[in-house]
Amino acid sequence: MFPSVNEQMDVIRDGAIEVLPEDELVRKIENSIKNNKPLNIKLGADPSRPDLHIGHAVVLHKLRQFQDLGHKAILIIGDFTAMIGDPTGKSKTRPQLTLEETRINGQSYLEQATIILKKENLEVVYNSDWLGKMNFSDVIQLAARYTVAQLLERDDFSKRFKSGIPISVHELLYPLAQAMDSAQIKADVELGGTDQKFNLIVGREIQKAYGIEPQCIVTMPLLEGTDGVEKMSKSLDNYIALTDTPKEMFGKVMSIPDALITRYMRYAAFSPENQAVAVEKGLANGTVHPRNAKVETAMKIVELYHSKQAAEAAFEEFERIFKNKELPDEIEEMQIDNSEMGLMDLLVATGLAPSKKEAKRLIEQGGVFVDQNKVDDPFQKIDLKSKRLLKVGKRKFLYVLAK
RNA sequence: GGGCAGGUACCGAAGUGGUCAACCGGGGCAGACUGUAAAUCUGCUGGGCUCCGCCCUACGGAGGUUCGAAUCCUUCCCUGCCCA
Repeated sequence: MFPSVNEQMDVIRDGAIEVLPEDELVRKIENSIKNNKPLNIKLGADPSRPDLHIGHAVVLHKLRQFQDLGHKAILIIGDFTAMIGDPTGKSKTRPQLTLEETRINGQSYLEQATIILKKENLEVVYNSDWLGKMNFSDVIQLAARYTVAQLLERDDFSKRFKSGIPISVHELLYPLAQAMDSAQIKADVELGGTDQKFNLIVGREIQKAYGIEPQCIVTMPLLEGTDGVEKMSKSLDNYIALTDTPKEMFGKVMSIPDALITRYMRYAAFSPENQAVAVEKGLANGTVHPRNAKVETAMKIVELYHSKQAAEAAFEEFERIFKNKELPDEIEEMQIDNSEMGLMDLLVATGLAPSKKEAKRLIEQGGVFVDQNKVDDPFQKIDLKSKRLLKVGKRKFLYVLAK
């Protein structure tokens, strides 16, 4: 029923940064095979930001691999923790979500996650089910199992502590809450990004403290965003959403710096390692053109979430717009109340510019075209009795017409 | 509770009475170039107008001093450090 231990370990190690402790995992798998019992594979989901991107896909993909090996994926929707509102980092006080909102977000998270996960061998649980029931003495008991020094070992805590950036007490409790989840569902393995390593290890300790066999941990790399520097995240707006259209996906992949091509091959396109290595070498010695490698990767990614046809269409359109500087095949059309408007006002009215000042700047910098002709006078009147084509920057196209 | 240091635009960070819509860096946007929405270079980066100039809003909040305040005073809120 289950593949052999070696086969399983190969799959698990593939693409992972760390698998620890390995020997313990081998033992767990051996037992699983012997008793014909799947392992519980845990992945925590943060429903405060329910828009999944291909950075999340790295770890979801790993979870899917476990499913394919016959193990049981347990997706924990962290509705309780999201409800408290994670104040980590510099972000302003995050609006506190109600339980209801986190449930709705959780649902949307789930819908997106199942683009990658299969529905068989999948259990979805909400951590408010147990964390919400703990009373203060339960919390104290939990907190007593860990020390401040241990918590401050966490890199971001110690950095913040040293540089005098506030750490609220409840933030210190976060790893413990997450660890509680592991104890609750008796996780055998927990997956996470490398940034989660600390939390995952705390899970082991807390499980032991509650008399449960500790989980093994598998950490996956954090995928850099399209800017090539920061990790992919919605708040930095450097992400490629799982639900992005083929065109957007393709374009965004094309905008990553060349240096990231092989990383995206491995962790976004999930290309086989030997291919990634081949491209790596080719790029280094000049036999592979970076643009072609990027195009291929972009197409693979689009294909993963859409289809081969969609990928080809996206590629063709990209060529058309950016290489041949032609028009996209579909351009939105908008109706305007006035039959004539100043260009600046028109840009604001159509939402192509957020303010008149901004519109003026765009025009003066030569970024605005009407019917393919550059217009540099912000006060130029545009006659809208017939359909006109607006182009702002390289990527925004819109037809406008008076009602 | 006491002492000290801080709170400036999306972020970081200058600025200590007028020349400040506020240096600089990052980010973002636009342009040039290209191999792409890569890289590099250049410009722009609060809003409105009767638009080569004028007006409004903005330097934690609220008051005040002054012809004039991000800059001085009062008070409140917030953060860090040290002491208790």
